[in-house]
Amino acid sequence: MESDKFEKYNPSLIENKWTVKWEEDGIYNAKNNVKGKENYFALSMFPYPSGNLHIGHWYAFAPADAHARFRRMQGYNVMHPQGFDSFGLPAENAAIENGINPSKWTLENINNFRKEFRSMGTSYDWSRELVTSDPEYYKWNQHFFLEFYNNNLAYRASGLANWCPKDQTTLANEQVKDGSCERCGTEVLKKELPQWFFRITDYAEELLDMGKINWPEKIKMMQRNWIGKSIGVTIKFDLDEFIEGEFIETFTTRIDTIFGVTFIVLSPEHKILKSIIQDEQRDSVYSYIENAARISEIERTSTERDKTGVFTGAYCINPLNNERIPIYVGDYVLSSYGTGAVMGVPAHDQRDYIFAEKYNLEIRVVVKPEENFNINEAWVEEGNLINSGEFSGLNNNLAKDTIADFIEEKKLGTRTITYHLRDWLISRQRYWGTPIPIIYCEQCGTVPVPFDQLPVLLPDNVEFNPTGKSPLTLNKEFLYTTCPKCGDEAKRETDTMDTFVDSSWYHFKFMSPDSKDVPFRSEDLINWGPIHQYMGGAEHAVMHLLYSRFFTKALRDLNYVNISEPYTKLFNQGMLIKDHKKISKRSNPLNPDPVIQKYGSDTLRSYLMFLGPWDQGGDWSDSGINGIYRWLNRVWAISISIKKFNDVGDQKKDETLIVFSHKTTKKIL
RNA sequence: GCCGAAGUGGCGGAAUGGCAGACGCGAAGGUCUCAAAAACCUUUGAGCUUAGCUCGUGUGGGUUCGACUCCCACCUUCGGCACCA
Repeated sequence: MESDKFEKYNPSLIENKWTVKWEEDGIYNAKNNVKGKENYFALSMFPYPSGNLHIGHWYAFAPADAHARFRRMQGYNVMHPQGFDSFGLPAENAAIENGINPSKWTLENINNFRKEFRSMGTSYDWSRELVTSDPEYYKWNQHFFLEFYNNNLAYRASGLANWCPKDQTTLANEQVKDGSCERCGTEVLKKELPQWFFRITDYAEELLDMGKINWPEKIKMMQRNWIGKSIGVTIKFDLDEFIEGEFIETFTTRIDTIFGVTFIVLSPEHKILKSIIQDEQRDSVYSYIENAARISEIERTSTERDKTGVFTGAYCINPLNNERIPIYVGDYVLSSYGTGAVMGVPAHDQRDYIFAEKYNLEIRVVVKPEENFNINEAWVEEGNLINSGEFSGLNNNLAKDTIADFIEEKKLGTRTITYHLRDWLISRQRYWGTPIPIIYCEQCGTVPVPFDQLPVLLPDNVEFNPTGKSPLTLNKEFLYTTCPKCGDEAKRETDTMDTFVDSSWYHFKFMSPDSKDVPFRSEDLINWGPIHQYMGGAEHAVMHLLYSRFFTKALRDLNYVNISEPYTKLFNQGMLIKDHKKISKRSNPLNPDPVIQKYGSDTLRSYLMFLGPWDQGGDWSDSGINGIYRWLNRVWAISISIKKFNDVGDQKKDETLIVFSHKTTKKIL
């Protein structure tokens, strides 16, 4: 031993010594190729630098680091990098509340995180570190945006968008949870605004194919549910009686029940609605529409709520049997799904049944239920068709195809696939994000910023006002520019990008950290891609993980990458619980610092690892950590005694061994 | 309502068809000490008529020589989705 100070287990002494040494020697800096070793890319979801690393970060990162070390011991050439997802609202809110510059605030936090990651004892390759708020990084966001724009994968559209009144910005559908903002919990409203979108729905079908990725079934299921594929038929109901040549399109997955349609319901926003309302119903329908607009989304989509509607006075024609069908308006029909119009088949759909009961509409059975079935609810099981013209007698499931064929043949409608997935709304009316590289010119219209003028820099010199409006809209230097096409005065887009854009391709940048002229070099992608093991929380199941898959596929189609899936294998850690409650910064905090001071980070790391299976989470117990500490002390004591034993010389060694062996034997006997 | 995961001592958990409760926490007793802390040793699922025996892995059935483990039904908890036509 160097000195007596190592006689007893002293974590801070050991840990400080080695973390400095690792850093100096760069032993965790991954080389692109090591002879005889297979490359292994182990990636943890990079953090938002929010202030301090709390215990939840430890539970996410320390076991992931242990995994990377394990792979190194197995002989892999491991890359385990770390970076910072440093754009986002907290920095901007800090600026508004405390007058701190967001970039300064962010950099301070990043420094703090770097320091704490080191004291965690992580084996990160810091030579590959990336920071998304760095122009060197976000210029590629802009580069990809332009590529998407040029290839019809990015577009601007006006429409009802999710609006968080607290964060003063629009949100993508995935970022609305139970009608509230996923970040701050404020109830989300609808607001009419022109917004930028990425055409993720073009990839809906491919995103559903998860056969080749080794992910938890749970996450795959959540993505499948989110994409929400429905196969059905869009069918036209004639409106000739009221407007010559017009019709209402409805989407249905139950075309087999087409002969049971006894009413049609339009969503209050349906574009044809206002032109078909009859004089007698004018007042009641208009007041219904106004009312519906006032009710919040959260209320309107609640399943608890009664189904309501009013008659429009108009009728349309069922093309299969030429019956005259009353048209209603009802707010349980969503304008954002399908065609915004539903054919009502009360006998075979529970919602339609309730609606029909309430408004005394005919309930016509067209699929024969079981003998003892009482018609006081919809019959949704299979059966043979009745009252269905030439299709009567067929099994209803088989009839779906027969009827669809008939409809397509007679040009009454078409087979259609509908998805729940919406295009990804990437516009944010915020400052601290990647500026969208678009210029609006009076003559030339929407003009993309030329590639060689990237990056469009986020201005540093900005003022924040308490209204929450983005300072970019008030910054003249940023706002006014010249049109790249005609040279006239023009205005810049002031929206910035959703931060999920940054995290959709960062894994590629880790592979090629120093490339300046291209986002990443193809030989680096071949060396490292796709990620062998990706580790992080399940809360990103339908946001980050879906966007990332979309981005990878889009970049593949634009010839930037040669893979279709970014993450071969995914692991979700569970949740760390304390006193039966989720540990959170606000309500149930647990600061790791005192623990590290008392026991050292190796104890904390080991404790978290031994809590139980990583994917199932675990219960934190203040006393439980003692056991691990005792164990590490014993490991230390044994290693010291071996060291001493080796120092005594061969003859003495033999004697000691014999004595020890006899002692042990006696003990066992 | 739909989809998914999980239910084992006082607690975290182990065992994937073969001695249930590894390992750890906590608790009790002991050693050391003037004393305490630390450390170390022993005990620790429940019950009984206690060298032993019986019961015991959410509940009820089943398969098997043998079930925490496989099958069926149900209950509870957690997570996700939810008027998706």
